[in-house]
Amino acid sequence: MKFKKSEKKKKRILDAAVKVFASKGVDNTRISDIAKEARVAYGLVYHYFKGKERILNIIFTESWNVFLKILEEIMNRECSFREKLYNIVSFLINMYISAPDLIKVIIIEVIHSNRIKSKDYLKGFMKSFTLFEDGIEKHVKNNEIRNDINKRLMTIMVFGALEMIFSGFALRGLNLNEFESEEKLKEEIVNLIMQGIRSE
Amino acid sequence: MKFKKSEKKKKRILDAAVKVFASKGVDNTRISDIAKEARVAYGLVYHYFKGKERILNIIFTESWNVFLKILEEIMNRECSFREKLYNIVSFLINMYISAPDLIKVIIIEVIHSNRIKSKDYLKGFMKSFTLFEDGIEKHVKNNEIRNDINKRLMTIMVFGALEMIFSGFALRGLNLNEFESEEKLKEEIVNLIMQGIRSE
Amino acid sequence: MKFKKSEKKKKRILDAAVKVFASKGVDNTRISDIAKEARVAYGLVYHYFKGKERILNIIFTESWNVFLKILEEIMNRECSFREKLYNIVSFLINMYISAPDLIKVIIIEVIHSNRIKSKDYLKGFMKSFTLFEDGIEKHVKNNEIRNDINKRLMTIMVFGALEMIFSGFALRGLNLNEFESEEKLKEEIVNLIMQGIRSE
Amino acid sequence: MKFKKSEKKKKRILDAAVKVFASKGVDNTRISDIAKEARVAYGLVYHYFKGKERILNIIFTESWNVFLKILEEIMNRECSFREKLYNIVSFLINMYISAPDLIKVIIIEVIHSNRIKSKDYLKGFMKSFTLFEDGIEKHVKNNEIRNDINKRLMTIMVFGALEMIFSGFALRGLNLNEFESEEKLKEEIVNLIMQGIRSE
DNA sequence: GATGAATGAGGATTCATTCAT
DNA sequence: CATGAATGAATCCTCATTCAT
Repeated sequence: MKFKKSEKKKKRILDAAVKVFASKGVDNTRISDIAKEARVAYGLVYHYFKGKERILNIIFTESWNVFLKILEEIMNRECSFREKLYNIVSFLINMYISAPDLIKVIIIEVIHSNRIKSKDYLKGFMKSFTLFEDGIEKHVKNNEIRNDINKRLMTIMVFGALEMIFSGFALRGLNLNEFESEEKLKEEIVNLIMQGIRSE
Repeated sequence: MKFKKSEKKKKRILDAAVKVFASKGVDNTRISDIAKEARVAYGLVYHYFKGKERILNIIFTESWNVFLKILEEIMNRECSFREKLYNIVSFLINMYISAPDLIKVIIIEVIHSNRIKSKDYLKGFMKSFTLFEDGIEKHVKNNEIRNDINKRLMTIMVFGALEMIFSGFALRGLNLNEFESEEKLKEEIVNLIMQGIRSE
Repeated sequence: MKFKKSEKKKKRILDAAVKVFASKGVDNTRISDIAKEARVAYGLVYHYFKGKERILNIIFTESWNVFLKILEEIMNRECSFREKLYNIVSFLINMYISAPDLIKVIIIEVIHSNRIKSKDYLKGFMKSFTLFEDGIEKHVKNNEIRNDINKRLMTIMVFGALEMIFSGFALRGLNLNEFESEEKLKEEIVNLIMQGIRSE
Repeated sequence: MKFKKSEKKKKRILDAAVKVFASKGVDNTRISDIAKEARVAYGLVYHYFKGKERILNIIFTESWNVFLKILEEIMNRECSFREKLYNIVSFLINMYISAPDLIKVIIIEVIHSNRIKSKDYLKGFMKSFTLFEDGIEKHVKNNEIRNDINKRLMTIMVFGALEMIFSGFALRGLNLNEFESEEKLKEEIVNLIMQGIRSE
């Protein structure tokens, strides 16, 4: 057995939390909602976790660390920036497809909530900005990216654009089917970021 | 007297709500927090409004309707798309400078919360997407904007980019001073949207 | 003018109170409900009355005193007991037809509520029992009524029977139309009380 | 152990509710009054029941269903109507003697309050009318009961007479000691219903 | 007299958290 | 480990009552 039975229940609680957090928001989630979803007694939630916020923290941190690792790895590859961008976009969209609730919790309940102000979250989040921002430099040098660009601003806008796409999926009924294909969507996103909207 | 005394207090409660909502989030705001901030008895809040959510609704709707009106007016002007974009960006940044708490409440507590799912909010929000999206068409026709663009996606990304800038200000300590000047910031935003990041 | 303008408003408030008390019960009636029904400011209710309970008290006492006077007068007539009974029943049914809400308030909110325990109400109510009870005596003497009867019990049962009829109208959808005619109804009530149900 | 400990506490809360409801009325009972009477934390009341009204509903329904069962059983016996009536009266009076608070709550807080309008209660209550009414038929046929009787009216009056007796006990200081004996009381009630008050 | 803005006590209700079993 | 009964702090919300206009 890969996990002890107890570890399995712990996992079940975390998964339940993601699901419930995504559907009603952390602030409107009661511990008992999580317990019910996980089919355990609510006392057990306290066995494993200190409380709601601690659960959220674990959910975010574990996932975000994975993302940071991937992001770092991508940025260190030897390839064009366009390719890197494509890979990042691709990773995120695939991620969303396989775990939409998780993405939603991360975006809505952490990144776009007051919680992001807390050191716990802010540091990790800003790390992604920095990784992206720093990775731009060499592509400016080799002339793939404009040299008059404000890297910070550009990073913010890219992340914002991506985030509005995901929150569109999660909150506003935006649907993958509206696009020709996943591939097409990924390409278009990359194009818009690389080339902007103007006709040349 | 411009307003009746009672109207003034109503206004004071709304203003207080914006301030408190911005600083601790709607879900963590007690009616008594609003009342304290407005220096009225909490009973008075109920005298004028049904409750917290109703207050939020009024705050959002009133402001958003102003934005929609401006947006529509801008999109109908006879000028280049770049100019329109500049005007929108400019309006929003000026708005943020003069009323950062209001913008924060609108973005964090409505647009990026589960509340946006409710008909009350979603309709108004999507209206802005539609106005922007529809305004693109003629600029595609006159060749200012690429004709292979996915207008919906582009709209989402533009709004997302802008929104991440504002939430950066509001939540993550991003500061206007990081940029040379407001004007410069506005120009760079427009440039990034129009031209993208690649070197030409 | 029979009433001063102010007296008229006072009356309007009382009438409104009867209506609202009847429809939602005294305990669930807010002063503002009465004021709204009377189309006056709720502050005015306090001008004229101390509060809800005082209003109820006035409503009950005024009407009940009328009933007591009639009852006394009827019991003092020189006629058969059957005739007296008929007149009482007739008076009450006519009363109900012309002012159902008033009857309902008196029965439900006073006679059949804990309020009847209070001296304010109990004395007046018991007076009617006594009047009826005392009036029986001479009819026992002249052999119209059984002499082995428990007058107190009989009084209770008669009033109870009548009261269940009225509460049937008021609460349980009993309808005058279920009976051939008002006259027939009155006759049947009197018959049941006089002769009981058995076949002779 | 006959009941689990938790079941015992649930029962204790219900019993406490009956007591408090009887003494101050449902509308003037605070949840905390019930909790105090039951010697539990008020939170526990919510653990088991949704609120005051739900408790009342359970109290009424459970008791009333017992009454309905008994009533049905009595009406189906092979005996005279007088005997049936005696058994019903007897059951109710015994019930009142052993659980006066319960009877009071049922009569005052349900049957004679606006609550009886709600489907929840009305259906059960009317069932008793129907059972009684329907049971009359065969006794009319075998000539024990007058055939010119309005069965509905007669049922209403009988229940009303009984109910005024119980509310007399509960609210107006009527006392069993006023009557020679319980047996005598039961007999007199039956007599009054069967024969009426007139001398023959 | 008449109004309704303003207040805050009172009580309902929720739910995180503890703890005995 | 696991359960869910039990607690009560925290907060919501209502509405009687006062009072300035």
